Amino acid sequence: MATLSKIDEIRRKQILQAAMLTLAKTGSANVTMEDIAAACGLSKGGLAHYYPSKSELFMAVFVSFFDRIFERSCTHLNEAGNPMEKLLSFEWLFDREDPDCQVGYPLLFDCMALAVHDEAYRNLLAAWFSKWVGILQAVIEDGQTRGLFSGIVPEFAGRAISAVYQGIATRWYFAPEVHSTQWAIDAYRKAIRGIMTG
Amino acid sequence: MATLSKIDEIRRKQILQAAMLTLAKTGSANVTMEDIAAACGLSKGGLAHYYPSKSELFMAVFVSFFDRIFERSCTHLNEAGNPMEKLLSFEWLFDREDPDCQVGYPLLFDCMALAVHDEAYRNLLAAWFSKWVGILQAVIEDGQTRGLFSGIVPEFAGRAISAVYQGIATRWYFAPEVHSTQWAIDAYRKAIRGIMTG
Amino acid sequence: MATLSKIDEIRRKQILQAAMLTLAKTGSANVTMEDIAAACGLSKGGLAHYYPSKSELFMAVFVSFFDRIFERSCTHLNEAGNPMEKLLSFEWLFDREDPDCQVGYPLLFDCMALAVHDEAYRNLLAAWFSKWVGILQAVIEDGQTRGLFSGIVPEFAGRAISAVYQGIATRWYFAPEVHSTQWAIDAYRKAIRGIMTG
Amino acid sequence: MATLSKIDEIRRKQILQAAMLTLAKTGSANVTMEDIAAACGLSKGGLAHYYPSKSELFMAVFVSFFDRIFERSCTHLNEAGNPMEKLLSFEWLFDREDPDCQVGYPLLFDCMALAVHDEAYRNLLAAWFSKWVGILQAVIEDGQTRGLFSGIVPEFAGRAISAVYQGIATRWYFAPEVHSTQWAIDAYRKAIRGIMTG
DNA sequence: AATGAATGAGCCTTCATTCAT
DNA sequence: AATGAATGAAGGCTCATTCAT
Repeated sequence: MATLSKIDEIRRKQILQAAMLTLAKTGSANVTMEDIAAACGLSKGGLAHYYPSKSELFMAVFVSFFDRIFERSCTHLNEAGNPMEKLLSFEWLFDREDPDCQVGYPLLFDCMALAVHDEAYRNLLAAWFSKWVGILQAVIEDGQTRGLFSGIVPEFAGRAISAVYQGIATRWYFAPEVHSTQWAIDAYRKAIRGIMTG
Repeated sequence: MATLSKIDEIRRKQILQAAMLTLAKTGSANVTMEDIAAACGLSKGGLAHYYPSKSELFMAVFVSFFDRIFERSCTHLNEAGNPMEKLLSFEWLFDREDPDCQVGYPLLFDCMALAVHDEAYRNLLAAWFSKWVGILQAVIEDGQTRGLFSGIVPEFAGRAISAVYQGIATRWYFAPEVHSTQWAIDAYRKAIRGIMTG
Repeated sequence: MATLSKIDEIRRKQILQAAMLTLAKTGSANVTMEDIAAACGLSKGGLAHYYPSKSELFMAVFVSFFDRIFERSCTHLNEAGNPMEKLLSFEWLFDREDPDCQVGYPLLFDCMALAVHDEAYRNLLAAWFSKWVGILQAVIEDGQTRGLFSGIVPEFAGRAISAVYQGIATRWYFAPEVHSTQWAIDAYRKAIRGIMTG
Repeated sequence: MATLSKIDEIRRKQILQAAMLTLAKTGSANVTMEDIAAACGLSKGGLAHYYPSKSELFMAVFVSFFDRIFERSCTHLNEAGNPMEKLLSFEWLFDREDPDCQVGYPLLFDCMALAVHDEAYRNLLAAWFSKWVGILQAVIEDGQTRGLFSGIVPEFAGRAISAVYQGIATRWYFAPEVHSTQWAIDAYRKAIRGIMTG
């Protein structure tokens, strides 16, 4: 029973992974359970065995994907040296070749459109924003104990940085011909400078 | 004939207005032609008389709405006194009571989700971004002729300001409990300061 | 009033003519009242003024067309010299360039398909068949008064000739690459010879 | 898998059979997928599982029915003794009680009306005509090796016989009151005699 | 006489979900 | 655990017909 449960667990992760890619490729408005089942190498019924309802599966995909992105962001942040470098560590998300980025932006925009009309997604989004603000805030507070960022309100600034990153990333994602990665990085750094300067 | 054509024109505007509200309320993924027809006080067939296909109607709604927001932004900008005030004139969009704002954010997020998988929407979005960048750039260039914004590349900065506004607005919209309008304005101004300072 | 009625009459004939061509081109299963109205240079409502219902219009088209073909056949028959030549006068219908033929076969096959499930069309068809049999029978009887076609039952033979013509025409129409007009004429003549030989 | 596939095969045959009867009864212009589904004892969705589109189903019905008629004709032909009897073996089609005849004529006339405006049906019809001409031609050629049918061009005559049969059957089908089966058989034989006599 | 706006019924098709095997 | 047959609801679209002007 314990073993079966473990296999089940593994299977569900495999399904989430396949569903994630399919959802990113097709969009929640157009993807079908059969598309996802096919991507999993399963039949409709087989998929239903693990995720009986579409909305539950979608939610699980979004949750799981946001976790993944957040974890990778934490890793990047922890590897950065000083507080300002930590704030800039989010620039890893400006990478058009990174598979997670390729999947992540489609999922994020999909999730936001869902969030407009569905409270569960709105809560998911708000929680995710908060997590990011949390680590940013911690970095700022840590910096302040070292004499940096004087006059800055950590929560305010954390929210602002997170928001600014997303705004820049949106343009960089949707109109790549006129928003180079270099532009994104420059804009991000300048905006942060404005935010972090008393 | 000219009169009939005028009536037709008026009717189409009425339909677009009703469709806009309905689309904002329900979301493109779930709204039905019947919902929209009902909102127009028309039958399904009556709506089809003006907009035979769903996708055409949707596109017309998005185009028309983006035009409206842009026009209002231009008005606000023109009423502002000096260049910096013009850059700040976009703050009119941080108004939770404004009907256009209430409709606009849902439509924008809907449009972005569509744009991920549909080139027509991607182009619409890119064109709209460009229009905003255009007026921002013009303000900056105008400022530079007056000795302001020295060392700033207008296009770069225009894109950055527009992007930053959108990022902040996104948080302000989705998580209003923790992103006050005051926060949005402060964050916007600080980020702009960073961008506009050589 | 009498004048109006005359104009009305003319208008209805014009409509029938346009409807005939449209019906032949598109087929009764797919043609719309709007198609026909457009072909008449009328709006939907304008057409409805003369022919309020689709089925009535269709019936009128078929009736009118069958009359036309029958009249032309009579003309050809009357111009033929002796009885056997009269029997062969129907060969005018094997003409791929003749506009009435181009319209007639589509209408005929359409009418037959309708006749399978609609008694009115079945009656129309039966009446039309009878008219042809009638003139054929008359030719045969006339021949017999001149000592020709001895031992032949005029009605039997008239029906057979008419039927045979149609069978040959059907192949000639649907598979022109392998059923030349020469083939049609030869086959028709040989079959007739068999029928008209005691 | 092989078994499932077999079940699927059987189910599809059952569906084709039911669809055939329904199509013959109602006509392609008026029959609905729901009618057919009901005749199959299935829901709309259940039918769609096997035949996702109306046009595919229709084509499958016509193909399958034409095959059936052709096979039965071959059987009759093979059971006939000498070449002339083989040519007459097609008379089995003049049977108002035969279920295949009852279904076949409606389908044939339907198919012809479709063929006027749809190349796929035109091709189907042409291929079917060719098959019949093929077996007729073979009979004639066989007869000629036995000294019969001298001076006859087999292909020409095969096409003529097939055409003549169809013309006679059409009258026999649409106006039974005035075209008895006896008439049909007599007319067919006389026409053939004309065609097969040098 | 003519227009074309409007209706509303109807049809094909899609698809999440259920269930027997 | 997995399949895929089957359901049934729902949506987009078409179109004959009606009617106010």
